[in-house]
Parts: sequence; C-alpha cells; structure tokens
Amino acid sequence: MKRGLEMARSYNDHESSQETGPESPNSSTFNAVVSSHSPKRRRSIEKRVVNVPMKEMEGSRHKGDTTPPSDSWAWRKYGQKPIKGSPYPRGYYRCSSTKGCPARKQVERSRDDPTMILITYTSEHNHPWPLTSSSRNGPKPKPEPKLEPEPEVPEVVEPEEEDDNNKFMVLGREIETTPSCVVDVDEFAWFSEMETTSSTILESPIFSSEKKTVVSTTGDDVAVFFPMGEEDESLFADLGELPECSVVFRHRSSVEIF
DNA sequence: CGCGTTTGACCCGCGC
DNA sequence: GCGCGGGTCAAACGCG
Repeated sequence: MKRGLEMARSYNDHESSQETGPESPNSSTFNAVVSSHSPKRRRSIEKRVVNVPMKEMEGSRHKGDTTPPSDSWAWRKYGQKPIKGSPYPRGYYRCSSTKGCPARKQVERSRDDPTMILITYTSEHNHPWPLTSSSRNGPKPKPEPKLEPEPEVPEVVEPEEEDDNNKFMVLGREIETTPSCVVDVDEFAWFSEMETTSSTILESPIFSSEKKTVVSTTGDDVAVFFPMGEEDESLFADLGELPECSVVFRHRSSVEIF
C-alpha cells in the first residue's frame, strides 16, 4: 500500500560512525548528539546514542537482548534485525505514547561490550522527542506530561569558586560533581533549535533525585540544572535510563545567566 | 478483544 | 547494474 511512501521516510543514516565506544564500562555514557542532514532528506534528523549498562536496566522487563530500559513512555517494537558483524540483534521501537509521535529508538547490545546497551534515539528535528500531550491532539498516553506555561523560576546560584570546576553551589549547599558530569553545552546546540518553549532534555538520577538547582559553568558555556517535577520526569523519561552523569536542561528564554 | 511482540517480506540507499 | 545491509511494514501470534 503506502509502503513505498513510508520507505521514503526511512532513516537510513548509518549510526555506526556515531557509535563511539563506551568510555567507561561501569557507567552509562551519553555518547553523541548527532544531527543528520542528509542531502536527500528534507527534514533534519536528530540522532542520539546512549550507552546504558545492563545492570541499570535491571528491573525493567526483560524479554530479550534488545529489551529497552523501562521508561514512562510507551515504545512499541516494530522490528528486529540481526546486524551484520554483531552477534546481537537490533530492536526497533517506535514511540506509541502519542499518536503520530515521530520518535524512534533502536536498542542493541554493544558488540564491543555485551554488558552495554546501545540505545539510539531518532527523531525529526522539529519533533525532537515525544512531545507533551498539551501540544498535540489525540488520546493521552499513560504518562501525563504537562508543561507548565510559567514554571516556577528556580533559584539560580552562581558558583562560588570559579577555580573549582567540580563544585557548585546548590541552594546554599556545595555539590561536587565529577568532571565527566560537566558537559559541553555545544553538544546540545540542537536543543536550542527546538520549537518548544520550555523543554527539558536528559534526566539525571543525581540531580533529579536531589531536586536541586545547579549551575555549571564550563568556559563560556553555562548549563543550568533545574529541579524536575514528576511530570517532567515522565515526559522525558523516553530518553531511557539515562546515564548517571546525564543532566537536566531546561531551556527558558526568561532565564538568562551571564 | 485489544494491545504488544514476532518474524518474514519488502523497499531503499549505498558501495562495488 | 547488481548485491548487500539496514529500516520498515504488516500479518500472525501471544498474552492479559
């Protein structure tokens, strides 16, 4: 029927070049944010690769090698293929939380480190990841993501010690982070291009559990970590069991940090 | 009965 | 032009 048309929309970008090996076998690693601008495709495709240790996936429903980490978003498996050169098949999942959700993800075991799960998130640039139910029509999925039009402005505290890049003041408390937790905001340049007015990317077990606000400075870049509400967590939980060093970004035009 | 998974077939892009 | 590999479809099947 429409197979041909659908095929024209398939994302045939090879992510092998983006699959940089895991930096650490003991911690999941946010590998890359890749914007694929295929000359033959009108829409730019955002691809992100996340490494998740299998141990972090414990507790999620295990049915096979490519069972994705459980998250608040519904993913429907629509295919599985054996990958040449890899003893493990790759599972293809489509976001079923919302109707017409463009987000997809591929789950496969790392051939280099079978204990690592490689999750590749794919979405069109204008529909980066599962959108909020308030921004689309249709039946509501199990999560009830609600983005407040005017979320409370978190208390932003500047780092006290500029010479100590690993320490940040959080609501009067000093929090120490590992260098690996400091990310280059340039990596998330795609995020600023998103059309959403208030968005959050990446969740952090560290900070989401702390419900704190963290300001991180890396050179000229500034990353702000806001507390996540329950709705936010569920909203962006589609990113899976993100690495412990993942961080939460909320893009707010009303918040400026210099 | 509805929803999700499995699996073989199909289609397309790319490399040779 | 052809073959290969990756990505997707959709019918069949299983499960709650």
